[in-house]
Amino acid sequence: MDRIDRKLLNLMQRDASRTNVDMAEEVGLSPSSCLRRVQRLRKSGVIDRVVAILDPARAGRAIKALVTVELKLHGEHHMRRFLDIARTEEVVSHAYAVTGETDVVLMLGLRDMDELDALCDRLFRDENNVARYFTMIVIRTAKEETAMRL
Amino acid sequence: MDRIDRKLLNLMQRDASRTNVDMAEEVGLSPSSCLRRVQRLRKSGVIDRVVAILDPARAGRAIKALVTVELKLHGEHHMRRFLDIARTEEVVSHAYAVTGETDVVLMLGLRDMDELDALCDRLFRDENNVARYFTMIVIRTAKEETAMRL
DNA sequence: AGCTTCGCGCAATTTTATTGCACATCGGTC
DNA sequence: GACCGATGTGCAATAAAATTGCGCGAAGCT
Repeated sequence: MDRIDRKLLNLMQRDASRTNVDMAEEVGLSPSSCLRRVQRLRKSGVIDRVVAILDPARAGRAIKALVTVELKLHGEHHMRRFLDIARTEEVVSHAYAVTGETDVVLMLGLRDMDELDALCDRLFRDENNVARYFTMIVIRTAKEETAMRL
Repeated sequence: MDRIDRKLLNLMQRDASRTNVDMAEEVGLSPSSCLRRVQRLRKSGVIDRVVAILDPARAGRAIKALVTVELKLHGEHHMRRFLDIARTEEVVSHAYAVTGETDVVLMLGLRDMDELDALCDRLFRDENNVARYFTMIVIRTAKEETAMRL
């Protein structure tokens, strides 16, 4: 993991659709050497996957919401059970168990408010061990970054 | 945007490193037709970008944290100012203005706790209009999905 | 120095992407 | 019902990229 590897990772985190030839030139390597590095970064697991990011608005998931959830029972077993239920929900994009005043934080990608309503009905009920929850609708997205600088 | 387009988007949201030939076969089109569809989806903006997702642990950003921030002054101008400051921070991966008991939610990707400490020093101070903030360290990531089903 | 390992570039080969083209389908029009 | 334009498709040719074998040189070790 030297300077060139980091350079490659930074490039690919921004735009992984560029050709290997193109990136090779940018980092100052021959295409074959560059390719072997990228393959190595893949196999090593540093590059987890390469994906297309859609525009939420154009893909019909215009509304984002964050929800903090407090559970009634806090044992590891109860936590896992709730997370397992939450993760299966299609509209739940992120689900975290966290420290602090709350137990779980979810991020949602929603088509409309009815979807939010329906989700709350399914997810935030007594049988699911939910004491209470706070919903925060995203008004503005100031930053949303999958990349991390290396 | 027909059934085949949706199929392609679903494929590419999972794995955008597959060859066009490969995907063409899966959706039942010739490579040329398939390619033209993908190009169209790109130009239309439905596909915003194609990126490499790194493994946070292997890339040295093992710690995630969520922070809710309450501002002192709530005008649009003040909100924008804080978000502009927050978004420039390298460790801030997501920054949202939200409704609810709090004004802003940030997601952080951190190397260690010192980075968190340093960020708090820079960001959550009186000059930046911050009344108070609550930090939630992510204990477990149950789900983290860039894809949305179509 | 001798040896091993590793990453590099070159060049040949295979695979893919890209483009021009003719054809089929669909809707709307006259 | 014939006509026409717009759209999407497959095929085939071409250009470009990915992939692989190979020999070389630098770095580390004995």
